[in-house]
Order: sequence, then C-alpha cells, then structure tokens
Amino acid sequence: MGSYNVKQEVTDKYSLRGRVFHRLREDILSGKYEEHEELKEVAISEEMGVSRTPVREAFRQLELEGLIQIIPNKGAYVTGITEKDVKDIYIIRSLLEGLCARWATEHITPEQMEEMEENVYLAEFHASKGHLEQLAELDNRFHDILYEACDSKILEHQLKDFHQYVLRVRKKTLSNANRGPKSNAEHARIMEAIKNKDADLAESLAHQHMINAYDNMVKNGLHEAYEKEKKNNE
Amino acid sequence: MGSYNVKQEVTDKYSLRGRVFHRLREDILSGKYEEHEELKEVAISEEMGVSRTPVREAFRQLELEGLIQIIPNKGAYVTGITEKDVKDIYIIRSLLEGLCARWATEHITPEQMEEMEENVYLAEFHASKGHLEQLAELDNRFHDILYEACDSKILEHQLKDFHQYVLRVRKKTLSNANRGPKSNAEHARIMEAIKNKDADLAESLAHQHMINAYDNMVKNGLHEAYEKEKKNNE
DNA sequence: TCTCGTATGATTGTATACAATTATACGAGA
DNA sequence: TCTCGTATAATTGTATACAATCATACGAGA
Repeated sequence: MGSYNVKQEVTDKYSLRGRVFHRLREDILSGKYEEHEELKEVAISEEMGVSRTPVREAFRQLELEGLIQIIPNKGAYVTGITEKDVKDIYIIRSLLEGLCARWATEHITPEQMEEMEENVYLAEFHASKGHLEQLAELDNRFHDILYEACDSKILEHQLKDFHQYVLRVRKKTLSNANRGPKSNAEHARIMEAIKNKDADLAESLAHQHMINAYDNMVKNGLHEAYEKEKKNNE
Repeated sequence: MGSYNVKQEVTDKYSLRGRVFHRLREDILSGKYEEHEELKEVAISEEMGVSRTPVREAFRQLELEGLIQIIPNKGAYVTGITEKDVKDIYIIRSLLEGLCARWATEHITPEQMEEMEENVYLAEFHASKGHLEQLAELDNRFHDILYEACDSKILEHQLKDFHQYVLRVRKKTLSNANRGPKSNAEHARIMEAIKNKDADLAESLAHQHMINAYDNMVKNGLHEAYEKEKKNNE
C-alpha cells in the first residue's frame, strides 16, 4: 500500500504509458503473470513495442496500486496477496459498503435507482438460467452503482479500489454456483431498503452482504488461492 | 483517489526520484504550493538539480497519491481538497479507526503498549505546559502506534494514507488550544480499554474520538480552509 | 474592430544514450 | 572441493534529444 487515499484515477488510456499501465494491470489481475514474478522493463517494452520510459512510469503507478513491488536497483515483482490480506479487505469493505449504502439511501438519483432495479431483475433471470458469467458481471455492476450513488468521490474510489483488488480471488468465489443467486437476493433486499429510505437497514444489509461473501469465500475459494500462494513460496 | 488499496510505500528515499517524490510531497502538504497551482517539469527539475525523468516518475506517483492531478499533454496541478472530501474522510476514518482499535486490542505487543503509555504520559505533560507543537507530534505518533499495533498491513496503510492526507487541514484544527488536551484524554481512555482487552469499548472510543475531532474541525478550522478553497476558485 | 487561421514558442510525451548498480560466471588460492 | 574475489553481463537509474501536443501572439480578411 502506500498512498494517500484521495487518489486520482488513471484515466489516460491513450498515451503509451496509459496503455502500458492498463494492459499490465489487466495481465496481472487476470493471472497472466504469476505472483512474485519479476517484470523486466526491456521485456515489457519490447513486447508492447514501446521504449522503457512509459514502461517505467507505468511501473511506478502499478507500485502504488499495490500490484507490483519495486525494489530499488533490483526489479519489479508482482505482489502476492496473502490470505490475511484478503480477509482484512473484506472486513474493511464490510464497514465501508455499509456506509456506502447509507449514503446511497440519502443521495441516490432516480436514474441510478432505475438502473439498480434493472440490474437486480436481470440478475434474477440469469440466476435462474445458471448464467454464472453474466451474474458475476451484474454483481460487479450492482456494487458500482451503489458506489456512484453514495455521492462521495472519496468513498466511491476507495471501494472501487478494494473491489477491483480482490477480483483475482473473487472470480473463484463467485464461480461457486450457490453464491451467485444468494448474492443477488441480498442485493434485492438492499435495494428495497434504499428505496424505502431506510438508511439503517440498508447499511446493516450491505454490511452483512459483505460478511456473507467473506464467509462463502473462506469456505470455498480462499483455500485454493492460499495453497497456490504457499506453493509459490516454496 | 485511485488505487488499489493494498498499496506499496514509497520507501526509496535515496534515488533521485525518491528524493523528488518526498520533497514535492512535503512541499504540497506544507502548503508551499497553492492548490490548483501548476507544477512544471522543467522548473521542478531545475530547482532540484535533476533531469525531467525522475521528476516525471515522481509526478506519476504523486498523482496516485492524490496530491496532484495530471491532465494529459497539459500539465500537473496541485489538487484541491474540498470541504466535503475532508468530512467524508473523517467519517470513513472513524469507522476504520474503530476497527483498528479493536484489532489492536487483540494484537498489540508489550513493546507497543509501553510506547503508547509513554506517549500519553508525555502528551499530558506537554498539554499542561501548552506545548502545542509537541502535542500535535505526539498525537500523530499515537495514531501511528495504533495503526502498527492492529497487525494488518492493509488497514495500517489505509489509515496512514488518510491520516497524512488530511494533515493539511488537521494542522489548523490541532492548533486550536482546546482540542489538544481533550484529544489526549481520549487517547488515554482508548489505551485503557486496549490494556483491559476490552475490544468493544476500544472500538467505540476510537470511533468517537474521530467523530469528536471531526466536530471540532467543523466548528473551527474547516471554515477557514473552505474559504481559501473558494477564493482559489474565483 | 472583430474573427479566425497560422506561426511561433512552451510544455509534455517518448526514445535513446549513458551511468550506476546488481547478478552471474569463472578461476585462483587454500 | 570449497571459498572468495574479480570480470563480465544484465538490469535499473538518469540525462538528454527529439516528437507531438498545446498555448499564445500576431496579422489578414471581412
């Protein structure tokens, strides 16, 4: 970690540095690079057809994103995410998602409300059909809507950070066929609370929603991820 | 904001880029550069006696730190912090500081406990003498001890981020002569709860501690900061 | 006088050259 | 055989040169 939470987004997708940044980010999150793998500037720059300069700048940003660790004069290494890290993030998120739901209750716009309803309705359909891929996508989007609705740039960004960061692990957990539909049912309840302007209920439901996701993850996917982590350390 | 919360620290204080980064950071937080002021690569590099390369890399990092905003092909601008941003951060911090106190209760080491006692004792002394500068320093340190004691890299970094980010505003609030001693009295109570292994109490006290700081800030310093912000926007 | 296009300069973006540091290989000496 | 020092290669760190983009000034034409 390392910085100071009112962070800026890396929106520049058009400069070479921006492209390198986003592509490396994608590759790391998707698992193309193993944890603790060393990223060499020349190799990356040749692979992407650019010079070292934009690669280095992208590295600096990825370091602050927590995706790589740079050891001075040595190299850049893909950071591992430990079991404890993931657990901690879920606990922290449970608090912040609660706060987010509270604020969303107070600030959500009619348009956002409508998109949320559509999201839950659509997800229900895909859940019944067993479309796990679409379900995962809608799950992500539901939370994004919530983040935007809370009307706090700070909190929104904070949560998006966490959300994206645990995606590596989360992919595994949501592919658990049981959790998807359950998760969406919880979304529906959160949405109802927001609709009824019951901020207390929305907060506690959103909080519990994260705790449930956490419990599910501990039971299923996390062990697998942890084993992989251990193996890499051998 | 903008990044993915398991962030790395920028520990490299020895490379030119590291020095530029830390110095610029210091200068921005201390107020040497006005909000919305444009930072030019050449000017900075000449001032610090280095080339543009390390300056540019430091800029990328400062952008993710949220201290500057980079508009592609235009320039780097010191970010403003709005009244709402600060308020949001305090609310978020109040939750996380509570969680931190809870975890600290469970994981604090005897050495950390001892440093905390020493901190509170010393602060009491300086409070009685009206040494505001030392009091502010000890206040910062108290929270750092708490962050380290919670034994969660993720949460520790998250809180350090927030803590440092609002320092610009916080300096003003703590210079309010009343808050310093009050704050330390609250520290003492938090410490007692941790010592007695009462995690629930520690959490609620730490939470309230932040709320109090927030209330104090709203009453005193924030208005001033906000006026300055408005003035810059004119 | 006003508008708009163009030229000029300033600034950022990228590539490349060079310096400093680190990793590796190899061989001398014990 | 093992250890350690040195030479070499590989890699990162920094400086500089060049390209692309943006801001400004100026003047032609209406």
